Amino acid sequence: MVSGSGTGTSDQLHEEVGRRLASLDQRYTSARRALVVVLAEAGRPLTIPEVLGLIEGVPQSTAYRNLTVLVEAGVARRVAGSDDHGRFELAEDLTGHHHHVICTTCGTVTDVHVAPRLEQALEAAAEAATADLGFEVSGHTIDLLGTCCSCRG
Amino acid sequence: MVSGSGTGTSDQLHEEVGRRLASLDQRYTSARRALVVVLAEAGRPLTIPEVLGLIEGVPQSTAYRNLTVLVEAGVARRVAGSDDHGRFELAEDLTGHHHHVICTTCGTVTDVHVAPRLEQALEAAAEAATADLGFEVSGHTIDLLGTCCSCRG
DNA sequence: CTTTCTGCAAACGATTTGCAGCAGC
DNA sequence: GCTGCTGCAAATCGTTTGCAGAAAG
Repeated sequence: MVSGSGTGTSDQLHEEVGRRLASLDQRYTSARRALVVVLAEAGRPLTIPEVLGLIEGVPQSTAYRNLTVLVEAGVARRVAGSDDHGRFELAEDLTGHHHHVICTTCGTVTDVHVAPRLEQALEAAAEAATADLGFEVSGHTIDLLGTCCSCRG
Repeated sequence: MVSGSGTGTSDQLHEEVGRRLASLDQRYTSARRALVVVLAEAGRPLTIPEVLGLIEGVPQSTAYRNLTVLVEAGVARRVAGSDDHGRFELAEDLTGHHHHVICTTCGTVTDVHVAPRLEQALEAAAEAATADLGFEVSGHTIDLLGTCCSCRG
């Protein structure tokens, strides 16, 4: 998140987003603000159809274009779901490090947090496993696959 | 892998693939065999363009169609890369459990294996983290992100 | 022989883009 | 007021599909 471990206020979030856009000579327009609000409130990666369903008066093309801009500005991230639609979420330095739980039946993605010790163990193992490949690890992703409660009898 | 912890011979692989296809009333044709060979030899997830570049005389549509069939037969798996192309690899019960190292610059995906202890720790943590969501975990994916040796100075 | 597969070309659907007018700063 | 953004509609690109002939069992 923007600072410390708290959630940060909505104002802090928007200020930071505005700053990152400004550094790319981009403006923080109402459409972009709406996208950030929706992503922040969802708390999980959203598909474009989901985003469009949650915002009024923003056409697809603008949503696509601005999500791309937000990604370039380091404000958002594109994550690959199990289905055909791309998904978007706020960048981890705005929301905190987390992972995803993916339902293999309905494709829904939910955020989940894991113990810091495990994260550290994983990072150490990652370094060890890739050292001989000459690969420089900068981050990781963990997806848990399974069936969500709605998709079980 | 097919049995035990060894690599298994190529013959064993093809026999098993043929068996799985047969159980769906599907035939093990030369195009399908070529796809399995390419995926097995690559040892990492391949995009369709990559696959087509490695096989002679197989048109796109056949590749797409047969990769879909192989996925349905449990012989192959589709993995989401960081770029726009879908990637395919052999199923884990044929190749062994592994994870992916993804270069965020060129998008290349490489296989990597991590220590069993860590896998177990992760599985335990996954159960714990999702129990309260009513989510039934059936598997996991770990992607290590970074820069490959070719993409660094 | 019967059923499934192949190759082609046309169809599809998600995402991108050109352009004329509107809006941030 | 200059520069960048929006909305529309057309274009693009990966992927899927219908169909007639070839091939597997």
